[in-house]
Amino acid sequence: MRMKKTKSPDSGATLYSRIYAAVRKIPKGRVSTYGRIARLVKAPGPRVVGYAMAALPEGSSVPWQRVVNHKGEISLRKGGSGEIRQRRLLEAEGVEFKLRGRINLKIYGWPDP
DNA sequence: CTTTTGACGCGTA
DNA sequence: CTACGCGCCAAAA
Repeated sequence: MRMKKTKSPDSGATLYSRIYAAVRKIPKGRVSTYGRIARLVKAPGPRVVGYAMAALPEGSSVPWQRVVNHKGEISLRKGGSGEIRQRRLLEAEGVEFKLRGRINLKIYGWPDP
């Protein structure tokens, strides 16, 4: 990790750390969106959240799978087979998928109201 | 050092 | 519902 000194001094935690922490807070059987987390951690942009997820290694303690885009569907690079893997994990948690692999954020969206 | 791309969100048409 | 554009920042080339 690069300890780069950005002009935004955080309260000790780095931006990525906050993102990971927020994702960890997502309850089981729920999903959140990049923008939602971006605001929770005060990220400058939702892209940074997605980028942080992409940088996550497998086996990380971060349930990045619970993070979906504002459309309610799984987003990952190139729409490869990873999408299927994610979906399977979410279904195992109790998340129900609509057609086209979309999730009803109205129900599974987090945080609630 | 510069340029391009990217697990995005949202307003507006 | 789709389509287009803008904004935001970081990492890779």
